[in-house]
Amino acid sequence: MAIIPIIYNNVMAERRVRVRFAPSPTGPLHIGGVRTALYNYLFARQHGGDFIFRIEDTDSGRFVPGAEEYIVESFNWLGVKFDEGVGFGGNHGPYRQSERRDIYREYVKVLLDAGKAYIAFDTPEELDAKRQEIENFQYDAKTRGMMRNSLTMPKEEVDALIESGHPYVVRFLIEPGEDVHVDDIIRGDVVINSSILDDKVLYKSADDLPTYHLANIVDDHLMEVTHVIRGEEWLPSAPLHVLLYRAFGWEDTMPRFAHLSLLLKPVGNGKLSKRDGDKLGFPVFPLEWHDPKSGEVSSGYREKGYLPEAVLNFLALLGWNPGEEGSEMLSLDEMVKLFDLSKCSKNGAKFDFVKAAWFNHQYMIRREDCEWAPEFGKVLAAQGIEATAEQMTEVVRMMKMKVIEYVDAQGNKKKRNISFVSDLWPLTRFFFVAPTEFDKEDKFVKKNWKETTAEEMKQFASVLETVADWSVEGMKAICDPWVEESGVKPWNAWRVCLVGEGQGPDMYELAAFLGKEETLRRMAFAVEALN
RNA sequence: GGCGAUUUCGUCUAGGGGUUAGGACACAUGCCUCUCACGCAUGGAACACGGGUUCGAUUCCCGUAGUCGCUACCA
Repeated sequence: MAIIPIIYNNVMAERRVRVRFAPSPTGPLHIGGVRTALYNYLFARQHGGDFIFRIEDTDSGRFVPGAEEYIVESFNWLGVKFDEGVGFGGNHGPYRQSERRDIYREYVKVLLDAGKAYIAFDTPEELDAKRQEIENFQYDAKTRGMMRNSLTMPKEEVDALIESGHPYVVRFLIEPGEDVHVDDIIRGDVVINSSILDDKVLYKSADDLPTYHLANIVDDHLMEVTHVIRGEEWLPSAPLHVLLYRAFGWEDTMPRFAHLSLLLKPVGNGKLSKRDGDKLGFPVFPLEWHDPKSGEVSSGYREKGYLPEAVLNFLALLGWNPGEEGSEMLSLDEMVKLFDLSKCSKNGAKFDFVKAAWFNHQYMIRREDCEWAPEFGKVLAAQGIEATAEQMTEVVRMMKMKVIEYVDAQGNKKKRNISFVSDLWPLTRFFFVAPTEFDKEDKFVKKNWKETTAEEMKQFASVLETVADWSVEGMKAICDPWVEESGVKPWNAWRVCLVGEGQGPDMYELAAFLGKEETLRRMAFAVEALN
């Protein structure tokens, strides 16, 4: 276990590195969230620290059933492991915020007793009315005096209201006119004046739950979190968090902050959204998600045929770069070694799904052939085909780096590398199913099937008939001399016979896989069909 | 509107007061080859704009513009 020194306000303190990923279970995990979690994970591993999984379910109104399970399954698939938290144990629990009400109540009281927070009775409707009435209304030092709260009302009335169960909120009392500094690992010193901050709601009596801000600070403190690595959307409220640490007297152990830039949509402007994925045909979620309310299905990386290590590699490099030239192929272990928060880019990164496909392709062709059986087996099974592990290994060996034709968003026919597990079927179909028809207009067929070809194929077939040892070597021994002698180059036409189009592996290898009988049968059929 | 962040090839980025501004993806061409790919080689392609500071600025400072985020009893 490594312990690195951490500097807090110029005081050196030795603390074990502890970071957390704390999603809210309000839907499927966004791919940007996956990246945030990954960076936390890399940082924790690099420093031999702990990676905590916390559920921030303080908004009872937005809870979505199944979301928490979805998040856990996503990280399972990706191979990102937590050390403690919901479902992982640990002695800083409970890790689900809805189970920590007693704790938050206690700390709300601390702030109230210290006069650093106050009780407010203004209803959402009243607040809306104020916003209508006053331009740029903000609940702060300038306006709190005209609102219904414990600062403006007599104590007896406040107590009576609370006693009667009247709903209220607790607001943080912000002293105006102070420059609050946030020391950010990525962005340096960020200064915001406290006057522009509003008296944030910390706690709602209606559901007896804190808001994000309070729960976050209390939990991070109690769970001894040393570094808060989160999205840039939190930067504007970071000064509020600093002020909260100060109000509690926890400044000396306040975590260091690192605010990550956001993931942007691939084309045009704006943040990456679910709609972009639908429109451009790439997933924005790790796993397929079935919305329990609308029944809507959103595609996932796993179901699209991505490999988890490719998703991780691609995501890691969106906003971080080790700065070395050469290969960008990085294993999780290598990323752990090289990762550096201070080298994370400050500007948002457009999501480039073409490069994501490239990464996947690279991981596809680097995988050991024999490791494909589980995924490939599923693809084949979906087509009603059974194959042995040996057959699948053999097919993958021959095919895994081939191309596939596809139609892009503009309707253009294009070719691309085999990039996804789901590409395996269209590319390997002919291994298992013989061509039943031929497209005579196909460029490859047209070019390689001439007047004399049928006759040549018949001759070639009769040569193949004589092959006793039906292996690549056995065929070569008989056929190569014949090719030399006759001057006939049979390969492309032979490919038409066995595959039906201009793709596939080495012809001898394919023939060896199909067997003598099937090879000759396909040749006879093609000669018949193409005449 | 206010506040904050940000701006290097089409995209992800490296770099940094004097560089032929580097790499990866994508694109194009060539080589290899029984197809397609893989691989290899080559090529086109960028410092948002305007002022300073300086012998010299893409790099430092100040503006402007664009972009992103926040501005809830959401996280």
